[in-house]
Amino acid sequence: MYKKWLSVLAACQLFHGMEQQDLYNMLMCLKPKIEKFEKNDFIKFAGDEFEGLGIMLSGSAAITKENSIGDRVIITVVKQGDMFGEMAAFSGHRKWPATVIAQEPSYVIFLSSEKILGECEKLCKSHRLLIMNMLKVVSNKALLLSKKLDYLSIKSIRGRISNLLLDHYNKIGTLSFMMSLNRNEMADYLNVSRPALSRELCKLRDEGILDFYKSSVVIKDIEALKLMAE
Amino acid sequence: MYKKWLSVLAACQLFHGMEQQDLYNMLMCLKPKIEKFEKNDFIKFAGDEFEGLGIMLSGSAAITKENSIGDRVIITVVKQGDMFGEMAAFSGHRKWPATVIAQEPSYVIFLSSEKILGECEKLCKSHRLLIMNMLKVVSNKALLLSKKLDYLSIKSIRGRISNLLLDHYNKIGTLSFMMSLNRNEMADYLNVSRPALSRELCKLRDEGILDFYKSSVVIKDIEALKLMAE
DNA sequence: CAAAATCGGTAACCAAAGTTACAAAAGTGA
DNA sequence: TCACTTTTGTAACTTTGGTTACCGATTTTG
Repeated sequence: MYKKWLSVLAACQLFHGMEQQDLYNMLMCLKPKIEKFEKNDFIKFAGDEFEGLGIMLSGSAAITKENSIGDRVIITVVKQGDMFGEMAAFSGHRKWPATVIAQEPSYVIFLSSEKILGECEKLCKSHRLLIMNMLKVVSNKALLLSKKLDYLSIKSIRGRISNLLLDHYNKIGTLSFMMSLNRNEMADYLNVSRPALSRELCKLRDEGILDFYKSSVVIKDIEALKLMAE
Repeated sequence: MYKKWLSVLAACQLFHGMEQQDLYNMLMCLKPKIEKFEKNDFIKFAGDEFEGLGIMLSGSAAITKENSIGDRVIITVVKQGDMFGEMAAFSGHRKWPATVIAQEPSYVIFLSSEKILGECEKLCKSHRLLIMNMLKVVSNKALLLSKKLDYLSIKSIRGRISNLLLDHYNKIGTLSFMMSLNRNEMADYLNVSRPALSRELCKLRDEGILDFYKSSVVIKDIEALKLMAE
């Protein structure tokens, strides 16, 4: 039953560093349940009792929230190997904070929070690794959110762009690099409108601070860019 | 050595649910080191090797970051019983992401990440609780950031206010309540300027949607408020 | 109790950025 | 190669919200 999905699970951050055999043994110990969903099925409904986090074995699903006027908004889409509910799993809240809807026929595996922490008698070394990975996943999620919050706390588009580019530069180390985002995605990430982003990028280019073509960027005056970054 | 601080630590989220005796035994097993700092001492410097998270035993410290032009900005202040570095602890990054500066004479205790997860032979039941608490702390941190991100993703002040108030209403259940924030703090949290917040609040009042006096708020037209919330 | 500090509301002004609409360029596919 | 789609830049116009400055009310403190 689990054999079929071993390779998908092995690629999941949560099981990073485990041998497939150890992973299999652990699954036999955790006994997570696997469920199948059809397109548009509600995998979880906001407010449902939370028993454990989910991992997409196949297919894809939309994590959605209802805003105050009742429209359903897609927050993100999870695909094969992606996890959902990992923040709620250990937060002490016992309810699903969002609604998850299958976008196509999908298989999902659910790991109970209790069992992840649980009193596995054998306390297999994989189990310890599982908990470490879990902590790592949640910590990285928090860092990611914190990073995004940094950007959104800056009020000017110029400041957001500068910080984004400088962060990239610091990560990559070269003044010339490719962004993995196109204009629309970048505007979305920085939470600004696409034309406004475009306008500002061109201003930076006209001032001789940047050069760019599509997704490739060259920082021409890094000191000036640092000044722009708030 | 640890005895003196047991009551402070017992009140810390990380040790929630532990008897002082168990806590003491665990400390003897974890052997965290306690350090003293004077006012303006650098407790940790961004980039320093990360060995473990810190808990303020006494005094207070500023978590600061340097922005691109080199100004040091206070992100938050930690006081007795507060933790810092909890996100970095298990993220896989081995460096301090921020600089921590003592604001007054302070004692700090450092718990090594490895030892928290470590192979405590006895695997005291408190140790398991410690890991659970750790997961809970980090998860809640992530949820908190996620919530704040929700607010900052809304572009209009009006939308941010409406969401904030509706969230409060949903939590409390009555249309009339006190906010724990004053205008300055609320403006800060919503990342808008204080006069602009004031202006918008008054507009909402003039339109008959709200009423307020200082920190107390009455929602007079909840349907209209929901409409405002984006 | 009086001076000083803090807090919140208000208004005028202005810069930043959203909106809309369109054009140009690049990529795609039959 | 030519139509079609997607991506990106641009411009005009409008709205939002930041800035600054000031005032009155309340609270704190010497």
